[in-house]
Amino acid sequence: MFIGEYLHSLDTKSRLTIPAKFRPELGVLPIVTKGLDNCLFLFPTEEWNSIVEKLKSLPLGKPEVRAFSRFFLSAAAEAEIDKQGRIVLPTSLKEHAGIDKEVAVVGVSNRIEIWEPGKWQEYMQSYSSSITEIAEKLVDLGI
Amino acid sequence: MFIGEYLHSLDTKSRLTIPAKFRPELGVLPIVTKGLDNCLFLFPTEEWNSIVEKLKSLPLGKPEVRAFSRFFLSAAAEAEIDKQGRIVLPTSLKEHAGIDKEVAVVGVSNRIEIWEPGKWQEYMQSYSSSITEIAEKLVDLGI
DNA sequence: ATGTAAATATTCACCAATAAACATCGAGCC
DNA sequence: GGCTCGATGTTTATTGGTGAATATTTACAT
Repeated sequence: MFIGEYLHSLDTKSRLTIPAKFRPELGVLPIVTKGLDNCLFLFPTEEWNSIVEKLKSLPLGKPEVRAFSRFFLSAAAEAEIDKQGRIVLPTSLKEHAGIDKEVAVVGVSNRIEIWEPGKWQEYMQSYSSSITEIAEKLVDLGI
Repeated sequence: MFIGEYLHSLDTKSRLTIPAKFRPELGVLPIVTKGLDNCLFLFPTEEWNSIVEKLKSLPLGKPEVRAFSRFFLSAAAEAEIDKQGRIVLPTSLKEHAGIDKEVAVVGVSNRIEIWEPGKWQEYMQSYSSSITEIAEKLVDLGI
């Protein structure tokens, strides 16, 4: 399970050092693609495969299914991890996420998310009020 | 069951010695994360797992649920207890709780809470005068 | 009260992770 | 052939995490 938040920087060649804590579970050939809310998703190979399988099982007749599959699959790229633990971020994905030099790398259970730090902070703040509400509800449920 | 209150200090590397009374029940790989009221939560592995299970059972379609997962998981960190009974407090969590050098470590049944001592004192004082009224409300809840 | 052991605080030293700079290689172009 | 550019690989310095040793305090038993 991926958890935690790390602030890393890209080198001049758009390479990102993956946090060492994530590497063992991520494997050597993860997949990076566009994510929701203007971030990037990074999956271990097996996780990626199971998601693609689920997509295949959806009815191709529905326009939304076709749209989402195209969004998700056309943007995907193999992100081989080199000996120093780095991956290259393709330019198109950098643009989608608004990434320049710094990124926030976030573990969210079965995936890793890559955010432009400002957007990440903004996103968290925009939900901060509802988060306390949800947290209180969860506490009521016995957590 | 965790009970009691301890005042401990961090070393220069942000390490906190866990009260010896807590260690046997806490296990060697607890999870620390953001808590409510500007404190930190420290859970034994099993407690953490059951909370994550409850989170997974929530409907993923709702944006607030996604936001809460991100909030809860990104703030979490494995807090491995070393041979001397210490854990490292990540900088982001220290900031969330306003912790500098001293902390109050508090046992609350199935979890441990970590407070900045001033906030802890303030919190207890703010409720101490009305504790009899609160107790009456609890009576309504069946206690 | 005093000695003993356990728990906690503090300091130092070392190693791994990261950032940044630099080097190498190959493909395409002039 | 020589040049440029992009991709990939290597090296080094710095930072931060990790471990060990010692000092100090506290708790307990005699």
